[in-house]
Amino acid sequence: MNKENKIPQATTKRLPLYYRFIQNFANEGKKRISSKELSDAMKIDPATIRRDFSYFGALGKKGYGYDVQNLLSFFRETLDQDEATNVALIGVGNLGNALIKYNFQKNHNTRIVVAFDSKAPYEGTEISDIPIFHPDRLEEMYEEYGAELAILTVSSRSAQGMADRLSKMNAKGILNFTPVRLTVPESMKLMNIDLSVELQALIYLIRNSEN
Amino acid sequence: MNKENKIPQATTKRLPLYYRFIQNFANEGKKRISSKELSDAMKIDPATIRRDFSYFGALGKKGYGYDVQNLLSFFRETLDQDEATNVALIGVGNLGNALIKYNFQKNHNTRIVVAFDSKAPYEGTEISDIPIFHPDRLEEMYEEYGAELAILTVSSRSAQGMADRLSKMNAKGILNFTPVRLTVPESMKLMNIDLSVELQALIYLIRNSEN
DNA sequence: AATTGTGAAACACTTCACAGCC
DNA sequence: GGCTGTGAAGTGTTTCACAATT
Repeated sequence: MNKENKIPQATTKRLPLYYRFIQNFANEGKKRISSKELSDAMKIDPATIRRDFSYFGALGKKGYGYDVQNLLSFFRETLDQDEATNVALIGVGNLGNALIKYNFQKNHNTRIVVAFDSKAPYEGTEISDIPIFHPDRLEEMYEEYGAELAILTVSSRSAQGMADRLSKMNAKGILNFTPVRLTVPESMKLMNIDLSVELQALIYLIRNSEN
Repeated sequence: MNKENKIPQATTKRLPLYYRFIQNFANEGKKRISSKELSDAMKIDPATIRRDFSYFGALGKKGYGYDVQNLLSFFRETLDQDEATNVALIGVGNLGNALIKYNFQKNHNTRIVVAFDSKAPYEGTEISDIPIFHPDRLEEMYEEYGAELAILTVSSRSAQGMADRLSKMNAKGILNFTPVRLTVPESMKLMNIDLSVELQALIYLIRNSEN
């Protein structure tokens, strides 16, 4: 019903997950699906699923459920699965290397197209077919390869400096793997993944539960 | 004031971050710090910081702020930074490899002590001084190396099976990097990091913001 | 004078429960 | 009869605003 209402952050984070599970059901040849069935598979409360879907209008039919193909094409469109997104990777250390090799193969709509590392020669080199340039050429090559957003896997020292350069270039977003709390302009989207924080929080939970 | 009250999940996730920033201030030789100063550095509302700290009792002094050394030792104790935590890594593909090499160096209290991979020989091999065994020896070696929790970086196919074995062994927690939504017993703590989901959500935000 | 610790308000998110439609 | 879509209630989290304290 509300096409232009604000989608809650929590819902946004679940969208890719919905898409993945709907794909699975489609692959199994399922025609229709209820919020209860999705709930069992995803372990998300069925009311939450219905609420999430309802932000995008009436996707289902009362007394029936959801048409799998409908959902699939709706989410594909919504998550822009048709149009590939080009990603730049900044910092090819251990983690950066792993991400290049992983290269989000499962998602054919996102690709790391270019990488930067201070140890790379100016004229460039390659890992797994991905060109790697010296960071001096960031502005030039980011543009040239048509990157829309950057994955930041540099050292803490370089993180804010790189973020500043990215924001000057009007990069649209950063997926930040460094532990630094970056300052970026409003217009730039930022998502943080802090591996140590997650591990520490898990350890805290383990140590402070009764059992 | 409340020592045995329940700490909110949201607060728990911020604890490791607090510890890191307090360490920084201590290293700079700072003696006292206010919630406002921490707020500026961490970009967390000062009231949130005071509320978080208050769950652990009165750590500060009105009109003064917090004593840096006090905070530091309090958080070190609370996050068990004195006692090292031994971690097992299951699945040494691209990501697992990166995590072994990274090995959370910054946090000298957590160490990957043993790893498992189906391509490793039964008698074991090594990467960066970390022993790697065939998964057939998971139960045996998990125990032998005194692991308390596991990082799961296996394929989606193997994920739930490994989680089941870990739960049978009474592993205390799993840091799950696979996209699978694992089913584990109540007693086991689970933390999910799904790289594709984060990237997809970021792209969704970029594509659906007005600018 | 400065800054905490915390009731209370505000906001965000989840879940209940059921009217309405297929 | 089954299942959605959603008001309303419930739960969790953040922020305001200020009395209490050093």
